[in-house]
Amino acid sequence: MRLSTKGRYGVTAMMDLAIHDGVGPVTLADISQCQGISLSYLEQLFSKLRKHGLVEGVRGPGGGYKLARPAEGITVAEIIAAVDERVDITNCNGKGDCQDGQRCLTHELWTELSNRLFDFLNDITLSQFVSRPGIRELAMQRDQINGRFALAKRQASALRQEAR
Amino acid sequence: MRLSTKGRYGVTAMMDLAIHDGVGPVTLADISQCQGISLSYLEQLFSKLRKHGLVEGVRGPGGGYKLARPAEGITVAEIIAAVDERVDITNCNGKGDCQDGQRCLTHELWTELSNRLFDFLNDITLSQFVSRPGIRELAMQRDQINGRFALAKRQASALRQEAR
DNA sequence: CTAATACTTGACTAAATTACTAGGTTAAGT
DNA sequence: ACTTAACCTAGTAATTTAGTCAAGTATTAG
Repeated sequence: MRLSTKGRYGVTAMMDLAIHDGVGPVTLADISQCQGISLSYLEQLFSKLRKHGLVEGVRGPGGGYKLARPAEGITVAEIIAAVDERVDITNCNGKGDCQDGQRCLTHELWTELSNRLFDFLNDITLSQFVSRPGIRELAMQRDQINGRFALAKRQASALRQEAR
Repeated sequence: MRLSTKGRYGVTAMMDLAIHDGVGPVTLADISQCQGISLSYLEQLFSKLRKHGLVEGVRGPGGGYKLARPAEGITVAEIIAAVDERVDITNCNGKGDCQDGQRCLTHELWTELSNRLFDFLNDITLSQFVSRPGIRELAMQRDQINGRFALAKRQASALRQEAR
C-alpha cells in the first residue's frame, strides 16, 4: 500500500465521476481544469482506471468517463491500487528472505500494519462521500459557476426526476 | 498524508528501536544490514526523526539510537510525518482556492478522507506491535543469528531481570 | 592520552517516479 | 463533413528517492 499524489488524483477524480453518476459522463478536460493537472497526465491515469474496470469511456461529443460500477462497490483502496500498480511490498519480500534466510521481524510487523491500512481503505467506498444529503445540489451550483453547463443542465433534470 | 518507502523505512526502523527499548541503543549499521538500505541514507532519516523528538542518539562505543519517548506515546502517523516533511495537502489548498475563488468540491471530500486516514494512523502506536507476547524473545533469537551479539546479550539480561 | 566507535553535516550522483508535451488514431454526435 | 472527446504512443523535464563520499565532532573503553 502506497499513497502518493498519483493516488490522490485518482481518488478525487473518481469522486467527481461519482458525484455526476447517472447524470452523464464527465470529460477529462473538466477534471483537468478542476484539479489543475494536465489533460495527458489524466489520460494516463484513466487508462489504468479503465483497464482495472473502474471506469468506462464514452466517445464523441457529450462523451467523457463514467463509473463502470455503482459507487457503493468502489473502494478507495481499489482506486489507489489501480493507479499505483505497485508490486514490491518490502525490500526483501520479493525474495522472501531478509538476510541469512531469515525474515526481519520488523518486516513482519510492517506487513501487518500495511494490511490493517489496506482493510481500512478498502472499507471506504465512493458512495460514502457522495451520497451525503445536498452534495448533488452543491455540485450542480459549482458546475454552473465553473462553466460546466452541459453537466449542470443534465444534473438539474436528473434532480427533477428524482423529486417525482 | 503520504505513504512511500521513506515512511516505511522510518516505521520499520522505529519498530526495531521499540523492540530493543530498555535493552540498549541500536546502531544504524545493524538496521542498515537488516533493512538492506545504505547507512548514510538511514543517517538522513534518523536526523529527521531526532529533530522531531522521536529518537535520541547515544555516542561512543556501545552507542546507537533509542526511542526518545515510551513506545506507547509514539504513533505511526507521527513517524511518517517526521520523515516525509510534506506540507502540500492538495494542489490548490495552498492558495485556498481551486478556480474562480471556489474550492472544488472533490478537494473538500479528499481532505475529509485524508483526515480520516490520519486519525487511523495516529491511533496506532509502536507499542501495539512490540508489546505482543513473545516478540522480545523472538527478537533476541534473531539478533543472535544475525550477529547482533551485543544487543542479544543485553536483551537476555533484561529478560532475566524481568523474570524476577 | 589514545584509539575505537558512532553520530553529524554537507555536497554530490544515480535511479526512479511524477508530471507534462506533442503528436497522432478512432468513434460518435450534429 | 466536421467537431468532440476518448484513446494511444513516445519522448522529456522536473522532482523525489536512494545512495555515495568525505570531513568532521563527541564519547568512552582501555
